[in-house]
Amino acid sequence: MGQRTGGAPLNDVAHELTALLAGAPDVAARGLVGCLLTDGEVTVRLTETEAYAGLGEDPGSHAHRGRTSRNDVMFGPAGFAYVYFTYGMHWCLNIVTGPVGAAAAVLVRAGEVVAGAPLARSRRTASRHDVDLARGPARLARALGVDRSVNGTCLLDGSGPLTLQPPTGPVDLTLVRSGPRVGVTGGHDTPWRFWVDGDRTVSTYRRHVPRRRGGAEGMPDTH
DNA sequence: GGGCCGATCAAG
DNA sequence: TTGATCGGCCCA
Repeated sequence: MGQRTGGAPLNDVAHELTALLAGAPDVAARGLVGCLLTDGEVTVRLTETEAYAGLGEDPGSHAHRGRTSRNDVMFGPAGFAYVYFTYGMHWCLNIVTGPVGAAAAVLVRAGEVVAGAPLARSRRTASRHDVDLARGPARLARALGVDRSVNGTCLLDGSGPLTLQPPTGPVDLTLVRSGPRVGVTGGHDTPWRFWVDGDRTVSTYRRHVPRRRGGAEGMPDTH
């Protein structure tokens, strides 16, 4: 990377979202940083993403154990929204990647609200600062009004409530860092989390806590 | 049918 | 650090 003469590396694949999403999930996740996601009124600039592979290869993936009614959308074509409910109260948004049947996806973890802040605030009354409006997967989903109804809708052709768009300007790839994923039990050594270095809207990284009986491990770890 | 756990968030 | 809160998935 970075083999480019004169100036910072630019994200030259961002203009082809379809091609980007058709590829490997980690490549897609990196390329999605800087992209825009809008529900028509609220627009979020993605600052943090996380890649998940499909069957077998990735213990952290919802599709790891095989196809179920919940993860069904993951097995479909790229560019569709896979929305899941977790912790009894939160919705999270994924973008399906790869060929049909691959069941790979990118979790959208955080972003900056760049338009429609008033509506985003009304959806996220708990956040005291605008920087927190979409700082975290569930917060971002909430800011965009994402719930179960968004699951299975297309993000590329305007047929659904959400639309994904390329970055408005060049993305400085030297600022896009990668590291271990959040809350994933297996394969945490895989650096499949991508974020904009120094961006205040990036969620704080927490090493996976093995649950109870933890002991020494499990100290929150800010990067 | 029962029980456990989670790709989280916000408050103490 | 912990409680909230419930659907999915495994096992019986």
